[in-house]
Amino acid sequence: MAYEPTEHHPAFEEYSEAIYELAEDGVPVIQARISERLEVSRPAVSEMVRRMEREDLVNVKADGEITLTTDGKELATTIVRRHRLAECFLTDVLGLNWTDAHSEAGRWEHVISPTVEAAMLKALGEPQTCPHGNPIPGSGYTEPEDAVVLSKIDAGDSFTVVRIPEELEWEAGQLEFLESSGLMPGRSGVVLSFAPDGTATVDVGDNPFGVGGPTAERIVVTPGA
Amino acid sequence: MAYEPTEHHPAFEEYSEAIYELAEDGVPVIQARISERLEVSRPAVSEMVRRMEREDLVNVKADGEITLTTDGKELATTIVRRHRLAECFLTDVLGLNWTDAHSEAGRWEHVISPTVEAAMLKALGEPQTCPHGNPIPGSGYTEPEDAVVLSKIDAGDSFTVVRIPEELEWEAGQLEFLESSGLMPGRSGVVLSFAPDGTATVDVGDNPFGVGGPTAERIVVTPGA
DNA sequence: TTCATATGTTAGGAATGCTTAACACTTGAC
DNA sequence: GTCAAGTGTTAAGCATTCCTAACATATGAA
Repeated sequence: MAYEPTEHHPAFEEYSEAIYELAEDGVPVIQARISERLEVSRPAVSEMVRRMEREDLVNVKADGEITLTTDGKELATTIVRRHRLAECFLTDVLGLNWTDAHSEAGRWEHVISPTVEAAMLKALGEPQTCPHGNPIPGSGYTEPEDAVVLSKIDAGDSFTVVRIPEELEWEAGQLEFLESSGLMPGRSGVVLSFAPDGTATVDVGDNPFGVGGPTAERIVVTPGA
Repeated sequence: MAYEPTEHHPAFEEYSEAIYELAEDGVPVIQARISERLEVSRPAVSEMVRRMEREDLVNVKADGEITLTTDGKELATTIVRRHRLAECFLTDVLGLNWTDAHSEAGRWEHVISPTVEAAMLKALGEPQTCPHGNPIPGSGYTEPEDAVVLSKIDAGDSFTVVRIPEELEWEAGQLEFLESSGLMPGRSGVVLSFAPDGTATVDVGDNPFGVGGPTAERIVVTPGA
């Protein structure tokens, strides 16, 4: 590996992770998207991408699309793996809620060593996804083949939550809302109706509640209970 | 608190911690000692001390002695507390050895939030010291009144290990040696002899082994088994 | 076609935290 | 008393990572 994480440029780690997750969420990986996800200025991203290209962590295509090199992918999966493992650990072992676990893991991902990673993996029984259902790289997890986004479920049909994509985790209040509503991986529910603007009304056991269109288009579910 | 750790200047945290631990170890707190402990140049310390003075984290006496202000002490105890709590957690819950736990905790101390701190404290049953016996600030721990350094025990007398000061934890190989030798808090042994250079030969159950003079002058024990 | 929006880059600047080189001061040993 | 060792400071510089202002270019809609 060309880039040694022991030198820990936290920025390289953060950018690699963002690129990995944008691709995972199906968002076109261009500088503007990274700028939004990381909440830094476009010039900052421009400079950083140039430096990461120089360090052979990313390649920039002619149309501006950014892809991770082998080294970049290794760095990204390491960070994402540690992030999601930390989320498992923080919720399962230390009892944190989703929101706290997510923001905490955003710092932990940069300080976890291979030794601790291995110890956590063992302590948790080798989980395959984070608490929000996103796959832990290297765990061998594969998403169910019939997975679709919530907005694709017909009104009246039931569904089972598969995962809350990383994209939604960054929206303020989103994780709190989803966790307190019970819209979490493994839980089943029914789509009661769709409003013209795409808002879905769902019932997962307690009181029915509305899920905004953009959110419903991102939450991944399988049809059926 | 004037200094908000959310702004996390890792350097302020690191320097405050070093100052706190130097004082704890009975080492005169001057720039040269900080420079050695943190392995940074003297000009770097000079500049940092000036900045910490400006931020009202430390005071510098006329003779050059550095003391923590109220804010500085609050920051330092927070970091030291998190460091030692993390060490407990890493050894007890994740099964790391002393050496790994110490270096890992050196990074964890900067990313642990109050929420996680509280959760760890609860999960561990409110420990009063770190695995090396150093007090966790705020735990209410008080060292036994008859505590002395190992070199003060007479040859032939028994002793019980109280703590391995932070100073020794930074010496390469020291923690590995002490842990594998069984010279750890709570363990009892006998001082077999002293060499003219101060080296102590001790027996804590397995094979007798020698402890260098400077080390024996720092390890804190109580007389008796 | 023209104009607004989106995207990326250049230029200049700032904060943080470190380095080496050089110098000044104190203090204890001889 | 002198000299070496220890201590602190100034000066200049560098890497990292961000910022704003300004500009260039593309692209889609009216």
